This record gives sequence, C-alpha cells and structure tokens, in this order.
Amino acid sequence: MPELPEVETSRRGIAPYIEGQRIDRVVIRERRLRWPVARDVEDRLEGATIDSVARRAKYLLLNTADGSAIIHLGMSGSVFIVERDTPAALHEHFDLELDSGQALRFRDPRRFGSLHWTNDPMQHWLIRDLGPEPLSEAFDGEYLWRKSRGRKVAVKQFIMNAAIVVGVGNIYASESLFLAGINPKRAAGRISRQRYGQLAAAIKQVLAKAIKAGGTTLRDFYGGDGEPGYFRHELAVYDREDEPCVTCRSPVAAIVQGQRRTYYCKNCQT
DNA sequence: CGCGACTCCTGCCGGC
DNA sequence: TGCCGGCAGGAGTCGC
Repeated sequence: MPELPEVETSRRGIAPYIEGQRIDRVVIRERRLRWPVARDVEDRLEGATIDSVARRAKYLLLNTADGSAIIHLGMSGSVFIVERDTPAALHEHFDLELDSGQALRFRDPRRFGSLHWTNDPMQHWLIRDLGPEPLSEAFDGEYLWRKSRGRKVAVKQFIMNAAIVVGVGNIYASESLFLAGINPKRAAGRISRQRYGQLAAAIKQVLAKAIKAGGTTLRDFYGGDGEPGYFRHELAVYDREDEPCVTCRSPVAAIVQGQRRTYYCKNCQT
C-alpha cells in the first residue's frame, strides 16, 4: 500500500480537482471495506462542499464545514479523478460526484481501505491516538530515544508502530534503517540517543525524497494525477534481495520480522 | 502494558 | 498449459 509518500502524492494529485467543489451525489457500489461503510455517509456528504484535502498519517481527510470524510487506502487502494459518467470497473467501490462534472473515484481490490464520516477528525478513534507526523518538528531523535527506553521490540517494528510515529510502512522502514546504518533486528531500547538522531533524520530524508518522486510504484500505485511514483528507482534495499548493496556491493539480505519482509545490508547496518 | 500472531481480501507470480 | 502455494505497500484485535 500506499505509505505516507503515496498518500501525500494522492492528496496533492486530487486536491486541485476537488477543493472548492460541492459533492452532488455519493455512489457506493461496495460497502464491505475494512469497516462497513456507514449507512449515513451519503447523507452527510451530499450537498457538502470540500473546503480542503488534508492528510494525517496515511489517512486522507476531505474537510467540509460540518466535518470530514476519512479515506484510508489500505494495501491496494487508490483515488483518482474521472469524468462523472465513466463506467466503474471491478473494485472501484465508490465515487464522490462533484459539481464540476467529475468524480473522485476509490479503487481497492483487497478492500483493506475504508471510508468514514466524522464531525471532528482529530478526535476520531482511528486518528486520536496516533504518534507524531515524521516530517514535523515534534519528531526527532530525542523523541524516538525517549519512547524506546525499555522496549525490546526490533527497531524496524518500532518505527512501523503508528503509536510511535505515523506513515512509516514496510518500504520506508527498511530504506530509513539502511540510510541510518542501523540493523533492523536491533532491540529498540538498546539504541543510543545519537543513533536515533541519525534514524529520525534518515526517516525525514527518505520520506521527503519519496514525496518529491511521487511515491513508490511497485505494482499498481498511481497518484491522483494517474502517474506512477518514481521512487522505486531510488530504493537502496527494498525488494533487492541478493542484489549488490549500493555502498559495499555485498548482497542485500531479506528476513521476516513480524510477518513482514525486511531488507538490509548485513555489512553496512550494525 | 508490551509483544507476537492472526486476520481481513484479491491478484499475481513462480514452481511443478 | 494449468493449478497451487505463497506473498504483497496496513493495521486492528486478541491472547499471553
């Protein structure tokens, strides 16, 4: 799925087409998403004007005067703009039809994504307990170091925990640890303050560069403008098992941590 | 509370 | 060529 850079790319892609638009009609073809789409979502959204499109963690927020739609893309979701009468293909689960004659369309083959309505997104149960945004000033090495004291979990799983920091998914966790030179298996509580400084900086750098490249397209991710992400070409370790490390040329290793694949260089990351 | 395993779902790819 | 197992960008929930 979309990690933070892909969600941000989607946000930027759709914003020009939907900000200031009134939602004329909501068409939901499949309510069985990660959570069933509530029966009142149509009533809440129809007639509302989208004032802005924001992002918190991996959630897209379509803000209106009375509240917000919360869209999550799960593992396989994407949003894009279509002309209103475009026939829906398989797995295109809902449309928000706009004043302009266009529609925001949501596609998600695996249905791990979701659509919610809330009066106050920051107090919504999916959002209220999340950790800081990685690109904010609140997130730094000192913060990571403090939160990690006493924690035995591997640092890779630690930085993928949304209660610690949001937006770092499987790709960017591996990439950030490589850039910081930290072994992903290392216990979070046994990493120095200084190395957490490097890790926080690496996370910021990797995410910022990925956003600039329009995200990473492994299989089927396309931003709101229909373009794939180009960060794939800049991946140092992710999905590069047995290929030479970009630094030392030794083969990139792949292991499993917490049911997720991790890629790293056994030589460069200690 | 922290942590690990499991779960939801479809598509695709590699191996036999 | 066709079938089958395994794996995939997330993350809530449950049990210990």
